[in-house]
Amino acid sequence: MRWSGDGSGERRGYHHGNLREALIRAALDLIGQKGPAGFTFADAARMAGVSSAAPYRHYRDRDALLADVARRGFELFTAALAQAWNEGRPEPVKAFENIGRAFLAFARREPAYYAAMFEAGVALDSDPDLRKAADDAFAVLRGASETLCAAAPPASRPPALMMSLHVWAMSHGIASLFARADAGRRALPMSPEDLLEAAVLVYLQGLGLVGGAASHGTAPGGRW
Amino acid sequence: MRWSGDGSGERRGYHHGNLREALIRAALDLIGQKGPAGFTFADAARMAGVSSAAPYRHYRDRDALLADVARRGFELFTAALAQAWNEGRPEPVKAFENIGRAFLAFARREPAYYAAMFEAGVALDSDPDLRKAADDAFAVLRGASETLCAAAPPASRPPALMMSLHVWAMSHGIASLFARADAGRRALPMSPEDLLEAAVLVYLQGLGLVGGAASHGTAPGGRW
DNA sequence: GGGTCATGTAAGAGCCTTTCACATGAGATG
DNA sequence: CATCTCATGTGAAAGGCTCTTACATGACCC
Repeated sequence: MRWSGDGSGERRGYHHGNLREALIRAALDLIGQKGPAGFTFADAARMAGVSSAAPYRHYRDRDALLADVARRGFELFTAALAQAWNEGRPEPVKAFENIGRAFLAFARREPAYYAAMFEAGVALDSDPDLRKAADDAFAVLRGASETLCAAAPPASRPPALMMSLHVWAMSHGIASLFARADAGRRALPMSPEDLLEAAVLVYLQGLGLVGGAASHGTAPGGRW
Repeated sequence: MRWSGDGSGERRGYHHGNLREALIRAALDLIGQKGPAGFTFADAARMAGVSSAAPYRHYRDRDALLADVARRGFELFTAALAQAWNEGRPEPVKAFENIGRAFLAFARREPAYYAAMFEAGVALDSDPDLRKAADDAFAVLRGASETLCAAAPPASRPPALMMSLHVWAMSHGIASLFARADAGRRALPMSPEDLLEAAVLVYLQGLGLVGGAASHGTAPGGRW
């Protein structure tokens, strides 16, 4: 297998050499520009410099390419969340908040991946690898929740799965409503990051996992 | 203006008589079946029994129809949330939870409206009426939050706007991740409704707006 | 050096969006 | 009642997209 080499979409002869990767890059470009609905297979082929039939040698159809983008997105997402969590260091609650920050940072930094993962209507079960990639990403948050819950006395220990579902949903809700390029959906009194951090702190306080006054000072305006 | 009459998509002569409404109904049908991406203008026209050019007499393009569906959806949504809140009766915290339940109920009962409102990529600013309808819906939740916050002693009174943004995001996160037909995205240990109710209770507890043990018993399994 | 097969192309069927010139008939007007 | 007008519908067509099929190319293996 010969590589296209310089990383651009250029080709050298009759065979592209690395069409699969070129299609992924093109898809990310196009989804980033026009959203997952605006992205077309034909456009991606044009951008890669091949005929509109060529992509079908690598993907069954348009949705299969989208699913592959989503899968790769979840893999990067998993890595980003895991790095933010950093096995709970330096301190579990702080590391937990870092996951939230990383969640939003990913949605903002990689809107095309995020859209393919959460907003393109790709069925997670369309591909076992995609399902696994999505589960792995969630598992990072779930593991972190388990660490935090384990620190609580057994009598008042909240269920870690529920906690991770809550934080996952809150993070996605804030990301999709307030942190996307199509934003301006609603004016915010604070950054999405601060909004999420405040939500997580209030929530952890509700569970009794952090102390009363939560005097972090990271969110502007004192307590909130 | 003669009505199509019986409420079905039937027409009587050369002129449809009520094409606008028929298109909306067709769009809801089609979005419900195939998602907002699968819905086509041509299909809606066929379903209404007119040529594929006819819809352009009523909507500038496909997106304009989608935006109108979203606007009507927000109006129904506002009514549903307001009814659930019922001006804080019989009891503010209980009524607040009812809003959450109504949010998810709407997403489940009207998946086509919900998709047009939140997942079709319709820009809220594409139409001032749409923007207003969306703002009105949020205002219900905001008003409820203000009522709850006002009950707290001023020293520890949380900002109502932040609170309403949190609950809005959490509700949408749970609805879009767990309560949709395209669901099965992740197996849940409880219903989306119970998941949201638990989240809201924990959150309110974190804000100090409900007492310690939240012994409601509405969510199965005791405290959680 | 030759064969094989993955990977590319060209052409085309069928669908969708959008536009344009033209047709129809419902309601206003005299 | 006769007529006029204009909102609303039709048919045809341009252009784009998805996906298929038959054929072309050349990378890699022997």
